[in-house]
Amino acid sequence: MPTDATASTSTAAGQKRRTPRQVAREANLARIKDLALEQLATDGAAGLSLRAIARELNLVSSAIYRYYPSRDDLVTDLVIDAYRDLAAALTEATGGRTGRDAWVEVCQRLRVWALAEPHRYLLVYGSPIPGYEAPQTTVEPAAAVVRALMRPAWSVSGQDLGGPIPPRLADELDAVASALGEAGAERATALRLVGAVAKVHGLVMLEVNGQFVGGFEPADQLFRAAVEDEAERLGLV
Amino acid sequence: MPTDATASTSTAAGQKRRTPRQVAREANLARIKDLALEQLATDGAAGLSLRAIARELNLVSSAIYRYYPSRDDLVTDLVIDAYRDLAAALTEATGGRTGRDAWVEVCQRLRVWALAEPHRYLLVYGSPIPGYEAPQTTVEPAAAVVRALMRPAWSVSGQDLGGPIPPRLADELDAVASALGEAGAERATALRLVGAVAKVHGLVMLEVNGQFVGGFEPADQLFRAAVEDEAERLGLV
DNA sequence: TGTACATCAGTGAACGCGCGTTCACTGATGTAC
DNA sequence: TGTACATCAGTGAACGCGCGTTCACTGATGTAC
Repeated sequence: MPTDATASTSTAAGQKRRTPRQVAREANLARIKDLALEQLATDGAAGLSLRAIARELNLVSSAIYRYYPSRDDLVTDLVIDAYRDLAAALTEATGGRTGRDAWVEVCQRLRVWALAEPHRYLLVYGSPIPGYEAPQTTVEPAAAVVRALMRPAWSVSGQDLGGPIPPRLADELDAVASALGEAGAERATALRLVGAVAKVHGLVMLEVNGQFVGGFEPADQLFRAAVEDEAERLGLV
Repeated sequence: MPTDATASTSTAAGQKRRTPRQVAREANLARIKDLALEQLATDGAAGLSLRAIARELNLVSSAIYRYYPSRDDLVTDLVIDAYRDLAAALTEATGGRTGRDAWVEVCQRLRVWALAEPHRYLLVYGSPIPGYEAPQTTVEPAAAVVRALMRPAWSVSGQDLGGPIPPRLADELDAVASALGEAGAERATALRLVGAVAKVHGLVMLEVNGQFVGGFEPADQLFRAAVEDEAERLGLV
């Protein structure tokens, strides 16, 4: 896929001309993903069906295989998209700033994103999909989310988050611990930081699962209070 | 079902004699549930299949309908069992005690139960099962868990948790808030209490989903620290 | 610009599998007299 | 204790539905000369 999505307005923009076929292909890929997301919302990840997508596209069921070699590849695409979108939202929320305010804002952005796209949030952070094993390709996008969420609190210790970070908070814990160790911080600090992230995800998960909230105001208050609390514990200013 | 499960040793215990048929029926019900729990662990709630259970019992598929009128009824039974077992474990952990220590212990008991039975925990607190709507029968068992978890912190305000409580923490929040209001406490206290419960469930959920923990020690430390922290915030002694 | 060849999106049929649920039935177990 | 009747666990066939994936194919679109 050497083409990109730029230059849609200018008619003779460059030599990267997309043929009608390529345009149609990209449009169909997008439609497939859209329909897959709809199914995700309706029937959950386990109910995602290639045949149903084909049906809704007025395609014969086998035609989907021109776009995805298997169901799991579709799922992987959706997973990566979700991580990327979320990471982008979080990064945008802080604009690289650090400290207490940035921390509060990035947490709230996470909550807003999750409430707006509950099925996508659950796809990556909810109960695992029975037959599906996430491939290596999802590791870096997942890590990007962790990095974006931790950055405001992280650089307080004067250390920047660089390099690849494993997606699971467990591995993350080790990475955080050792990096903080190099920076002269204590293991307790690492624990606290990971604890803060865990708490944020935990609160959001409960809310998204509908286990938690009737009206929005109490959850709003609760979330904000919890996040500010963590800010204090982390010593953010 | 007017019989019970007592008096298995004494031969002529009472007039409540169970016929061989009843004994066989109860045994089969238990086996069905066991196999269902196995499936839950393997394929998740969405993959729970009556036919597969029948197959493993060397029964013809339709025979299952002598025990459960539909798949959803089986699920409901599993849900209620899970709530009951969890509530019993939590109640046993405190023995009715209140205060800081009881709070810490009941939280840790919750975590231990969830880690020991992740699929059952996820069945009731994880992502909702696509086609399934929990019936009214599950309300009270779910409430019992909330009650057991909150009790150590609750009675500090000198108020006992009585009467039926709705299972969702949202409704719970209202119930808690109004009850605390009657007891002269502030809404902020209610928020804090519900926040504490949310945090506990959140941490456990992340850990159960495997999003969180590699080795057990850091999670152990983290969980304990978080729970003790909440105890302080709640003013428990 | 025109022609020959290559690409590749979409077709249609099929394989082999799964599922929940209904229905008329058989035959062993349980119960009332 | 023995007999007649009622209960009900389990049978086997069927209905109607779903799924992922493979395969040889057609025919429009794209490319090289």
